[in-house]
Amino acid sequence: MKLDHGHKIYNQLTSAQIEKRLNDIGISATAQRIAICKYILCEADHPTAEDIKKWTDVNFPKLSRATVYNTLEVLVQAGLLKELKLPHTGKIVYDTNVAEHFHFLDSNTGKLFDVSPEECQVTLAMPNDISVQGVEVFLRGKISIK
Amino acid sequence: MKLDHGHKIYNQLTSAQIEKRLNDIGISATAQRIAICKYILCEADHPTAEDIKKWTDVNFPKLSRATVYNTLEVLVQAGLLKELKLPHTGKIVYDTNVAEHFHFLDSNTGKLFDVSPEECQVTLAMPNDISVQGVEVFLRGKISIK
DNA sequence: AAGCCACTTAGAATAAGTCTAAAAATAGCT
DNA sequence: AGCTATTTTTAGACTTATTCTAAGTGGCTT
Repeated sequence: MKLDHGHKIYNQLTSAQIEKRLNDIGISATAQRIAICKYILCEADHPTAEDIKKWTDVNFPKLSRATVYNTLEVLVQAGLLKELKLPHTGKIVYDTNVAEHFHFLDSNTGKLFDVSPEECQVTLAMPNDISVQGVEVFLRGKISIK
Repeated sequence: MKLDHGHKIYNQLTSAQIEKRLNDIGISATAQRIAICKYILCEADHPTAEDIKKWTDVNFPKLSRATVYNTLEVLVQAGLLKELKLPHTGKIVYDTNVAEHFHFLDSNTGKLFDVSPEECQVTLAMPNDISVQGVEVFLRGKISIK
């Protein structure tokens, strides 16, 4: 579980790089979409649609709420993002980590961390006639300060 | 995992029994609360607040939406119910099973089933400075028809 | 009987997300 | 380049679930 969220500062992408990534997955790279991706991929950490809207209000004025939602849908469909509904708030956040993983919520700070499948293993012993296709795990707890 | 939801037909409670249960946990048993409990404990299966409101509209007219929400809060506080926010819809449902357990969603029918800790075991290998206090598991899949 | 307090009521307010219809941008053809 | 079709974006209205508010009700207590 990576504790520092600052790693995104090493993840700066140019607009051209983002444009290429979008084109590669068959998404036409409009100015609005590039801006939103820049925020999601390089700055934000598990942002909500509202977080993104607030950022664009400052950094890309006139971009409408609908465009935020449309773009997020496009990105999720294309597999660039994963949508995650938080059990504690019911809010939807977007995750750039599209590999299989779970989540840990620090109840002190409200911060969300990714948990790898090595750190959290689920063993199922379900009846034969049940086929499980998806497993979501949400952990809550505290990080002790040393 | 209990597949039949019809077991609640064996769980009929009289108003007097519900009244006693409420009093036992320190909740004053008003007519509205008894009615709501009757539905939740004897008829419903993972109902939403709206399900309850619809039921009272028919069976206990004039009961207001706020009373539904207030009552649910009181019952959750008292430990008679567990609140559960569903990852797929984001809706809150109420569970009369207050023992530790997880959930399985049948993606064919949208029905929700309880999964016991024996059927689903979670093994954690988290860093030392993380203390996990709560584990939620949500499974999705299909039930094969024989 | 008067006052008190918990509970309930109807409806307004809020918040997150979706929808709509029109305008703007873009892409494809000739 | 010019014309047309398609895609994307926009502002704002709408929806849905939940919470809030302020007034009303009803049963105890003294």
